[in-house]
Amino acid sequence: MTKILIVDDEPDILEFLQYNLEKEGFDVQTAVDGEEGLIKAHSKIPDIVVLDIMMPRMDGFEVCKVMRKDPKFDNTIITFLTAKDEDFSQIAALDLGGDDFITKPVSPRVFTSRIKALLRRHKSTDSNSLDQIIKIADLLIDKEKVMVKRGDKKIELAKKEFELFCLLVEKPGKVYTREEIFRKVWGTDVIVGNRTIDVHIRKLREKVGSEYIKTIKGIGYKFEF
Amino acid sequence: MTKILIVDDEPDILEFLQYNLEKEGFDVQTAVDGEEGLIKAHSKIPDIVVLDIMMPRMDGFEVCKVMRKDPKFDNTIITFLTAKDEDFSQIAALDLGGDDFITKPVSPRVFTSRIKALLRRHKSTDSNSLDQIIKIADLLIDKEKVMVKRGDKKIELAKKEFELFCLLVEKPGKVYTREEIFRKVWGTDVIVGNRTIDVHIRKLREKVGSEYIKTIKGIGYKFEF
DNA sequence: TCCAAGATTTAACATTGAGTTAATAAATTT
DNA sequence: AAATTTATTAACTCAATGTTAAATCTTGGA
Repeated sequence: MTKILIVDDEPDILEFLQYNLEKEGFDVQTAVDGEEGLIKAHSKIPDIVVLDIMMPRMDGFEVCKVMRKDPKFDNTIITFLTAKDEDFSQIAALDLGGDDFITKPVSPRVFTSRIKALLRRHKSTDSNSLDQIIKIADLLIDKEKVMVKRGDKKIELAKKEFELFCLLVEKPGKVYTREEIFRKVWGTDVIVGNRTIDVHIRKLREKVGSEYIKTIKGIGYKFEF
Repeated sequence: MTKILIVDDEPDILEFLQYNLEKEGFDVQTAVDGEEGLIKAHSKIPDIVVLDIMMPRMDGFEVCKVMRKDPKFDNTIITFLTAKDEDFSQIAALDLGGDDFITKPVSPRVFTSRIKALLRRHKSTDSNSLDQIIKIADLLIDKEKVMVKRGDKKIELAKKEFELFCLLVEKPGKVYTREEIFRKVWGTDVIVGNRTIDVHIRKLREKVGSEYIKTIKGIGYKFEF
């Protein structure tokens, strides 16, 4: 589910936006100032942050600046909220690494469609850079060709196998819990029995090599070489 | 060095984009209207032109039209800049020979990555499409004559079949999703039933040889030899 | 304009294999 | 050793794809 963090010091606005976004199926967090916003952003990395500019303690620009320095938020979209008559230079805001600008007051329809447009755009520019080839150990993973090679030998993986393998390979050493794997490979709206992952892991080990995929009992799986 | 020409009537935007692109190592020229843009384009042939659509004297569409008639700019990428709420049809712009569309406001991150993506894409298709004759395995594809030969035997392909075959052949190994195939062969504004691709694939296999076109179930098709 | 031939799409039905489940065995923890 | 978690195997299911033929759309010529 898409996670959104809204940071604004006016409780009315917060409630209003939260209500409308949740109605659209987003996972919404809120914060009333910049510092709280940063803390919440760290605890649950949001896909989009909506930042009011004028806030007590730490303003939106500051929050943006801090977040843009942290690689954790490389894939997080930052958008600013500002009153129409505030004469902040949009350029200054975008220069700080912001992705968009929304002026208050804003209707729920416009706001959510704006958010959705940002997600679409982000996804499409993202997928342009997807054409990467991962080389690790004696493996080569080509996402465009949906192909894995070990040494010179081509390995044919089915869709789910490939997705699962990519997930593990992209962060070697990271232990993925079963829940995490379900969320990222199967998605939140599909429910499958809990032996499904084991079977897929088994096939991967069979095809790719069992030495690469390690079980952490009671927790999950990881790719290691 | 990659040469970029930005044409926009708002000095703020010009400065903003110029600053960010130069920071990334591009050679940036600017112009404040279409006529000036054309003059500058002629004096130093740019690799990419970024055209605002709404401009005094000569709008972006006009500039694009003129440039696309001039073989000097055959290798120049043209991309349009437009405010989000301007309701210009993207399709109309791309019809004129534009290569992409960027909506304002845009963050520096998104903008430069977009430009880089365009350069990547252009470079990769360039080398492939330069010679209209593709030879691969025992196949010969002549785009100009719309003809395919296998060994010495001519193979007659209908238009759609040929387009589909070219798409797959131009990137051997790449898996094209059904959506991708629809977009690139049928276009975004045509809606056809979902068995249409299968039927075309079937005919291609029948005519060209089923060993070349492989199904990746749940994903799409690829050419392989 | 009409017609005919070919190209393209639709529709109906067949086939397949990826993904899932279920049952049982093995490993690990308590 | 009982309980819990994971591995293995094989069978099953259904959505995705293959196939075929008929319907519809295009095109070019008379």
